[in-house]
Amino acid sequence: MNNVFKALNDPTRREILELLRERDMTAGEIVEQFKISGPSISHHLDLLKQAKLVIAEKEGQFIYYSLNTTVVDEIMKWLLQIKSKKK
Amino acid sequence: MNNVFKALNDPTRREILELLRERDMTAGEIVEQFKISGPSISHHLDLLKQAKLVIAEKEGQFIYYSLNTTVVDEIMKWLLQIKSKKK
DNA sequence: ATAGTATTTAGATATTTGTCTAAATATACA
DNA sequence: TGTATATTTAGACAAATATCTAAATACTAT
Repeated sequence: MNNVFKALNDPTRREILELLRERDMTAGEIVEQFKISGPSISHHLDLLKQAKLVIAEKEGQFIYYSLNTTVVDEIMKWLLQIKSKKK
Repeated sequence: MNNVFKALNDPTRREILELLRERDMTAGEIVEQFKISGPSISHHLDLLKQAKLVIAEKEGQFIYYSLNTTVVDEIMKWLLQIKSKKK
């Protein structure tokens, strides 16, 4: 869960997730949406992958990234728990 | 929202929120629950306060901290949006 | 006033993080 | 085979973060 919070704690990474909500994209397509370098985006994608918020699938010379929202449930559960204050 | 994600991105701060779910506590009571120093906890409380996840109220020489979960809704909304994948 | 308790602020330091350029790897195709 | 394209890995660096000790502030009570 630590990894998920870490992954979410960056505006670029959150924006990547918002992009992938629309459709799966290759690393290159994602890079095009930002002003920062390819390697930096690659690093962000790696952190998202570690958190299991995205899945990477190789297709020929491209790597397609897609959302994996199952981990989001875990976070939502934690947040709900916090919201259910005792007193 | 950035501040909220930042505040949530630390195990100690998340644990503080979990404690405050049980009951309001003074800074000193919170410090007792951890092995790290008072000033460090004070710093964590400050970040939680900046994110508006907690509210501080002075009562005499004590400062009582309590949960404020309204901000959590914002995060949940964002997460739900991510979960509602288009395709 | 003075002393004691509660908490924060200041300043220092080690670690983590986000970014970059250059180089490496992998695939496609002529 | 050789070259172009897609992406990652490596290494460097500046900025941000978590922690500490020491000092400052604020309140209580003798």
